[in-house]
Amino acid sequence: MPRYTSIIADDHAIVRAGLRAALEAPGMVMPEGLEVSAETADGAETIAAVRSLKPHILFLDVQMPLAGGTEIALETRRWSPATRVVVLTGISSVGKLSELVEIGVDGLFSKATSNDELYASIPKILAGTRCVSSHVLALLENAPDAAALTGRERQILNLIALGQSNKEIGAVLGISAKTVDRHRTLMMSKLGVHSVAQLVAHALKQGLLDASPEL
Amino acid sequence: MPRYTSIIADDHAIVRAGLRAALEAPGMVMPEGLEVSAETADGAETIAAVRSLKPHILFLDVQMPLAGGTEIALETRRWSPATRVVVLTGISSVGKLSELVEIGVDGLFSKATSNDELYASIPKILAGTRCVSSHVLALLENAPDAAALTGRERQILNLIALGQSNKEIGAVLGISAKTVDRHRTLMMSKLGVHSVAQLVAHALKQGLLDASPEL
DNA sequence: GCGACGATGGGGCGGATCCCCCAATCGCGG
DNA sequence: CCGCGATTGGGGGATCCGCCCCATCGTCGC
Repeated sequence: MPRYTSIIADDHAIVRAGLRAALEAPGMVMPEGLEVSAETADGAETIAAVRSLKPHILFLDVQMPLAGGTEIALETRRWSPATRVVVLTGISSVGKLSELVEIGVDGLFSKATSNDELYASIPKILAGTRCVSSHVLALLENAPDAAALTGRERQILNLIALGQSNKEIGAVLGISAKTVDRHRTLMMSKLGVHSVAQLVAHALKQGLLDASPEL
Repeated sequence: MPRYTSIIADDHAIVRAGLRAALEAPGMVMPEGLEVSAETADGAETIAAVRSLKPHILFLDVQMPLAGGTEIALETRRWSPATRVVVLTGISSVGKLSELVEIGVDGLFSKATSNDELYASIPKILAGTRCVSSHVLALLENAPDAAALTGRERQILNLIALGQSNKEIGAVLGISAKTVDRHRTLMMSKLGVHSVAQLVAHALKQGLLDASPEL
């Protein structure tokens, strides 16, 4: 009967300690016990640890320096396909969350979820069932607008958030300023906003941008 | 020899567990031991607990539902002046951090700070010395522009980020749209940006806004 | 094939922005 | 007392935004 192995990846030492304390409580998670094989604090470190240890579970924070949660999840899929990826998040970024769901992470929990909910879910995840905390689920359902943006629109939204004008964006993308304006108008209509200010605020709060404000 | 008492206030269960595990390690923090008298998960709960328990230390997260970290710190000062307020933050919001420093919290740490640094600092804080983690200190020094905004400018910045036009803001504040425009121009010059989009992006990233994007 | 939709453009119009000029009042510190 | 900055307000002009109209291409799916 092999003990289950895991890696805890989070840039916050306190969070790592809390998760470790919850997981190592004997008998609480798995009868055989769940061993924390490593703790990592950034993206590169995490990917390296996953490649060498190939744990049963990777507990992963979305906001990590050096590599984002999305990238780590994809790398894990590549180098250790059997590893269950469980994402713990403290953010409300609908964009990133739905992105993670699309990638197909095995678990998605808010850091506010109780230990009981974790205890109940981990055995299911190890067995192959995908679990999403009710907390996160409610968030995803209350904002279906994020996925409504097309690729081009998202691209333009990033440039708008940088403060570029229609003309500048057109120059960068090699299209006319008028087309940029057209995309912008459609986007605002989709998102239900009526000005660039609202658009940028909405984009940043919902996490629709690629540029993650790291640290 | 009285045991020291404390309250842990954080909306994330995992963080509470991690901090509790670190604090209750016997002999690590204070020779007499540090008791965690209560855990609270929102602002109102925290203020109530502080008023009734009057602990030696309050460990406080900045981002809390129902009441912000700033408000809780002020209420604690009012109802239990002897309580040392130690703020743990995962954010880079220069605005809120400098606000907390002005209020005069007794400790200010990033959630990424090691347990060792905490262990070393807590006795000092109980003795009355203010401690700020090197992490946070570096952040405050690298962005002096936040404090450059006046009260009125900050107020207007909030409304701009909501997507209000100059005219609407003027109506809300009871001043002319032209004055709003003047403040906006000065602000943009101070922050080194050249459009509302950049202004909103900068404000949100630097955490200059009152409206905290809760959960 | 044929419609649906994304992406690409154009014309035009009202309003808002961005930035320059100007001035007045008030409070605070040297 | 006098300057300095915060706050208030106005005029004007170049530019850009916000939103209508219109059109042409592809690329999907049915």
